[in-house]
Formats: sequence, C-alpha cells, structure tokens
Amino acid sequence: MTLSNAEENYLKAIYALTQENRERINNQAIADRLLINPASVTDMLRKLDEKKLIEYSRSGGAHLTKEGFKVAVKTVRKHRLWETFLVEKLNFTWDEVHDVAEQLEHIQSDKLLDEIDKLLGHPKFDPHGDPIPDTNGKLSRINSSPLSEIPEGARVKVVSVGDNSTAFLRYLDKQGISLNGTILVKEIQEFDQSILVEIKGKKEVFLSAEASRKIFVIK
Amino acid sequence: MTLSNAEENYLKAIYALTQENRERINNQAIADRLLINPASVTDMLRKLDEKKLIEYSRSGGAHLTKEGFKVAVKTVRKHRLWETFLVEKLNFTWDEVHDVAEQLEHIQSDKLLDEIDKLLGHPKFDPHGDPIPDTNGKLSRINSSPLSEIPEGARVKVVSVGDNSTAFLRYLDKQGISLNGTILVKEIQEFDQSILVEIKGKKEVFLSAEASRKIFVIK
DNA sequence: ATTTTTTATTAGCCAAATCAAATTTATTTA
DNA sequence: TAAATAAATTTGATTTGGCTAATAAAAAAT
Repeated sequence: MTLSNAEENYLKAIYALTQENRERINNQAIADRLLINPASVTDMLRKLDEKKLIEYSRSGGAHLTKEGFKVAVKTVRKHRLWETFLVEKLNFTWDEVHDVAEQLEHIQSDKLLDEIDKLLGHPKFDPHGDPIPDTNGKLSRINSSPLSEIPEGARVKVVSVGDNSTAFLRYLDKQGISLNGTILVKEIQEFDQSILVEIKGKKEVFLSAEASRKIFVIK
Repeated sequence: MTLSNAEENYLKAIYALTQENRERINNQAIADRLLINPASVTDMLRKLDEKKLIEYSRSGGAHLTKEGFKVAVKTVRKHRLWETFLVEKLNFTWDEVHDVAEQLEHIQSDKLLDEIDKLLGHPKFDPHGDPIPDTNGKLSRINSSPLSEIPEGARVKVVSVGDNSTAFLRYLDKQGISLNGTILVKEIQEFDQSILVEIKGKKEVFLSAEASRKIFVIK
C-alpha cells in the first residue's frame, strides 16, 4: 500500500511529536506543525486510524502503530539522507536543503534509497546533526547539551542545531558557527544569559540566550 | 507559478506528440498516452488553455505556447537527467529508471537540476539514447536509422532505442544488445523481415522485424 | 461546582483530478 | 447526401485534502 504525501506528512509529524515526548499528541499540535486547520486534522487522523497506521481517540490523542512507525521513520530517513546527499554531493548549504528534501522524501523507490545511502557511506547524521534512523528506526545518540548550559571557560564542539530554519542557519553561518566547529565559552552575561564565545579560536561574538539554547555541543 | 504533476504530465505528453509530428494533437491521443479518460482530457486542456500553456480548440487540437513549451521541455530535461544520474551514479540498469524518473521529474528546484547536470558533465543523451534537451529546449540530433533498414553485411553501432519499456529493454539485455554496442547484420529473412545479427562480434541471434524497427543505429 | 477557556468535532462547502454514461459534433463511407 | 462511425463534450459522481463557522466536549480556573 503506498501512501499519499499528505498521509506521510501526518505520520512524520506524529513521529516528531512523539520524539519530543509530549504526554499527549493532540490535534492542535499536529495542526500547528503542518500549518493545517484542526478540523482537517480530525478527518485525517480518523483515516489513518482506519488504515491502522495510528491509534486515535479524542481522549488519548494519536499514537503510531508499528506499521505507522515504519512509514514515519522511513520518511524521516529519506528526508535526512537526501539532505546529506544534497550537501555532500551537490554543493548545497545546510540552509538550502530543507524544502527540496521535503519533496524528495516522498519519492517511492527502495533501490534509490539504498543506493543513496551506500553512495554516502551509510551516514549516521545529517547536515544539521540530526540522526538518520537506520532501517529499523534506530537512532544514533550523542549525549549533547545546549550551549546555554556550558560553563564559562569550557571548549566544546558543535554537534547539532535545534532549529533548521533558513533564518537561524544563515545567522549561524554569519557568526562562523558550523557543525563540528569549536566554541569556547568566554563569558556568560548574568542579566540576560547571552554569552560571549570564541569561534574556531578566532572571532569573538555574542550569542543570545535564545540562540545558545538551539546549539548543541559536546566536550 | 508552479504547476501540478498532472499539468506537467499533460504538457509533456503534448510535447512528445508534437515531436512525433502528428498533424493534429487530439484528445484521444493524449488520453491514450496518459491512460486517462478522454472526458478528463477535455477539462484539463481547457484549463491549460486558460493558463496560456497551450492553445486548444476542438478543431485544431492542442498546441504548446512558448510558455507551455518551456515547462514541457524542462520536465523532459529533468526526466532524462535523472535517468542518466540513476544509471551513472546509482547503479540502476536502463530498464529500472523510468518509474523513478517519472517521480523525480516533478521535483521543483533549479539548483538541484543544475547540480545534477554538472555532476554528470552536462550529458547530451540519456541511458536510452534519447537526447537531453538543453535549457533552451534544443536537442542534440544523431542521424540514426532503424536497424530494420540496414542492409546485409553492414556493421553498425546502437545509438538509441525506440521503446523504453521494461519488457523490451530486458529483452535487449538478454540478447546482449546495449547502447554503443556493435551489431553486424548477417542475414535478412525475406519472408518475415526478421534478421540474423552478430552482437559485439560474438553471439549470433535472430531479431524480429518488430524489434529491429525499435533499435536505432549509425554506421 | 460553576463558569470560562481551550480543544475537538460537525456540518457544509471548495478545488483538483479523475471517472462513466449520455449526448453532441465531425468525419467517413456507402 | 444520408447513414454510420469516431471523436469530443456534457452531465453528474467520486476521491482526496483542504477550508470556515458553529457546536460540543473537556480541562482549567474561579
């Protein structure tokens, strides 16, 4: 059974909300994420329930079944592999990949997916540092912390970003912050929690608390 | 203005029929090609006419406008570049590429298209020997002839095939016939026009007249 | 324990792209 | 030229995935 793009997008949204471990995956949350009217969500959730891709009830919200989980994970896997491909092989920058990957993730071809994966050497993380699920849906984990929690004086490495929007990624580029780059925390401003950092041993810049919460790093 | 897959497919079909220089591109021909009901074609042709992508009238049939031509050609270009990519970079065989390329041709991203083209070295022909339109819609031409018109004794090179169906392409594989391969015409059977050929200086096989009309060759 | 607020659902509607069946218009052919 | 055939169109329906506005139900606050 091959699903529509819309169905795959709903499953992906439910998967993402599950990952963020919300107590309850409700109608509104899905609507917000997909920029869709809650009334439409009701209909689709019912349809997905009928197709046994989710279990849905008004009280309990939506939960992926084993089958739905498989579809969702595969879609995410495709999205992230395509993003990696675009950056690694086609000279895309990390802020250019999202929209194209949103389209490419719906292409149906197992061989295509396998070959892209092979060509890339079975990558575990995408250009934003997000883990690429393996074929069983297993995710590689890195025990990272938001930059906002790093004490003064510590030198850390960027491993992922918590916001893949063009605006944020371009901002990071401008600051010289990139995946695997080094950041030295020089000074935390008490009054607003903004931080002064040294990027790659060179430039010194101020980062807002907001930004520092979206940059994940390890020692 | 970005068009739906359906719209792009209609334009592509009209383009293809134009290439085959039919006197008149009628409803039925489009319906046959897209496996769609003629009643549906009427509606869509009207819509495309309204959008100034074609000029359509009951008497005159359908003709691409400059704008419609651009869209059609770009779609064909995408299709053939993707086919080439799949074969050259992802280990697909020429009989595996069509269905995937039918999906990929609708991905909207100029950068993606340009980068794939660059990665492949700006190829002029796809894995079936069909020309890849350049950005202006210009096609490279090879003055080939169907194998059915080659006289006994001639040694020729395969440059394209006139049927991209899985069945036909697999049949050619089985016979050892591939793009750029050499064929020596040994004997033309008078009664049914089937031909005995020598493939790549080795194997001898019989080809039906039917098949020989779909294999295009040059001296 | 009510009232208020938030969330979900219903009802009715729309657009895109298709279909089948009936009808109209064109084209052949007798 | 009239009848027969072929092609195109109309009509009315369907499916998919949306929408808005009104209502119902649940949760939170008073």
